[in-house]
Amino acid sequence: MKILESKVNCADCKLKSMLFKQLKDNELGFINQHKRTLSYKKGEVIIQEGSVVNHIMYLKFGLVKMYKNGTNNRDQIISIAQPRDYVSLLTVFSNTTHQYSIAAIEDSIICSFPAEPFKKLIQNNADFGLSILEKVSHTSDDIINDTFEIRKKHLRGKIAYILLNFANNIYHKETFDLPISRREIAELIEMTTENVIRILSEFRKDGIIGIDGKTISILDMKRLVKISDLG
Amino acid sequence: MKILESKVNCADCKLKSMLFKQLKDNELGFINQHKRTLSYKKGEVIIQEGSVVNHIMYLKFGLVKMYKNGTNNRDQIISIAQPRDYVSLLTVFSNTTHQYSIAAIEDSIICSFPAEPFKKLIQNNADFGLSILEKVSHTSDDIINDTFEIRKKHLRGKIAYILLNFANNIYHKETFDLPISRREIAELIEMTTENVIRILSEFRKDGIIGIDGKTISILDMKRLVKISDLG
DNA sequence: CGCGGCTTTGATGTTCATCAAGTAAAGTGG
DNA sequence: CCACTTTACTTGATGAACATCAAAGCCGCG
Repeated sequence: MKILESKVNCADCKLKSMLFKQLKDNELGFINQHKRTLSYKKGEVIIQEGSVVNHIMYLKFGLVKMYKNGTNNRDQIISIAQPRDYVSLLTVFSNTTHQYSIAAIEDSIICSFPAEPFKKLIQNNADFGLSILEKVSHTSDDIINDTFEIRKKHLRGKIAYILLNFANNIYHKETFDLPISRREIAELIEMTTENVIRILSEFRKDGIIGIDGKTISILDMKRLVKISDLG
Repeated sequence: MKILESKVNCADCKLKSMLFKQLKDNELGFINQHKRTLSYKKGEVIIQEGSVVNHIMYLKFGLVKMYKNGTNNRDQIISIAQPRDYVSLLTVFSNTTHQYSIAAIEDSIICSFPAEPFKKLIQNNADFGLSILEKVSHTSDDIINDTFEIRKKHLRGKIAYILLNFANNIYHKETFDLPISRREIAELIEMTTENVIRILSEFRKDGIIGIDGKTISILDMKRLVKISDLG
C-alpha cells in the first residue's frame, strides 16, 4: 500500500460518488480535508476480516474482491467490487470489526475517510444519509441476487453466469483478461478448481469461448446465455 | 389478511422497535397516525415479488419467510424473519418493486407504514436515519453470513446448521415445532426434499434428534454442533 | 536455476439428484 | 361427515454429477 499525494480536490473529482452530490460545498471541503488516497498492488490485502472498522473506503480505480477467510487455503468470495463502489460499506454501520476481507485483484486506488466524521456528516445531512441507505440496500440486493442465482445452477451454468458477468457488467466487452485465478473462480461459485478448468476447456472445445491463459473471448454469446439460463 | 383495530398506540407498544426510541413524541404520533396493524394466517403471501413497494412492514408476532419465486413449484428461501425484524427493509430504499416475496410461515401480525412518510421522517431526523442504516446493514450481514456458511457445508452439515438455528436463534429451546415443510427446508439450504427427509431420519436413527411429525427434539446437542461445524 | 504456486488432464470414487412407488395427512366439495 | 383429490412425507434403487486423488507441464520469482 502506498499513500498518494492527493492532487485532486473532492469537489473536482471526476469519479466523485453520486452520493456526494448531496453534499454542500463546506461538507465537501470537510470530506476533502479528511480523505486520503491509497494505492494497492494486485494481490494486496486491503482489509483483513476481524480487524477494527475505522474507515469508509471508496474504490476509484481497479477491482477488489470481498471474501470470507476459509480453512486449508480456500476462501469464499462473496462479490467483486468495481470503481464507484464503496468497499466495506455494509459493515461500517453494523459492526465494529470487519465481517469480510477485501483484497485487490487488480491494481487499485482507494479514497479513504475516517468513519466517525463520515457518520457525523450523515447526522447533519439527512438527505446524504438517505442516499447512503439507498446505496447500502442496492449493494446488498445485488449480492443476494447473484449469490442465489449462482446457487441454483449446475457447474456449467455457474461458469457461464460469471463469464457473462465479467463481459457484460465489469469489462463491457467480449474479450477480457480474467483478473482472478481458476481457484478464485472456484471460490466465487463454490466448486473445485479442477472443474472450473475442465468446464472452461469444454466451452473452448465447443467453440463457445476462446482461451489464451487469462484472456477469455466469448465467441458464441447466445449459446453462453442459454447455458447460463438453463443450467 | 385481516386489518386489526389498532388498540395500542405506537408510543406504548411493548414491541416498539429499538429504532423508534430515536423518535420524539410528535414523530411517534406521526407514525401512529399512519400505521395499520395487519394479521396474516400461516401460509398467506404478504408480499409478492415484483409488486410495487409502498409500505415498510414491521413484524410484531409470528414468523415469515423471505424468498425468490422459482420455477416448477420450487422457490429459494433467502431467510426467515423473526418478531422485531423489518420485512422488506432491504428493498424499500433501493428499488421501486419488491425483489423478494414474503409469506407467513406462522400466524403473524405486522405493523405497516406507508413508505413515503417513513422516508420523510428520516429526512427530518438524521439519527433515526442512522439507526435504520444500522438495521439494514445488520440484516444484510446476517443473510450473507448464513448463506455462505450453509453454502460451504455438505448435506449433513447444512441440516445440522439450520436445526441449530431453529433451536438457538428462533425458538430458544431444544424441542420445537418446525414451522416449515421438508420441501421448504430443502429450498432454504438448496437440496432435494428426499435428502432432507433421509438425513433427518439418519439423525433420528443415530439418536441425535427425535422426530414426531413437525416436532423436533435435539437429543445430542454436542454431536449436532460437531456435524454442523465439520460438515 | 530451482522452488512453489497455478494450470491441465485422466482415472476413480463418493455424494447427491432423480425416478419410482407407496403411505399418511390434509384440504375440498357434495 | 364421508368420499375424493391433492399435497406432504417416506424409503429404496439407480445413475449422473461432481469431488478427490494423482501426475505432469508451465510460469514467475527470488
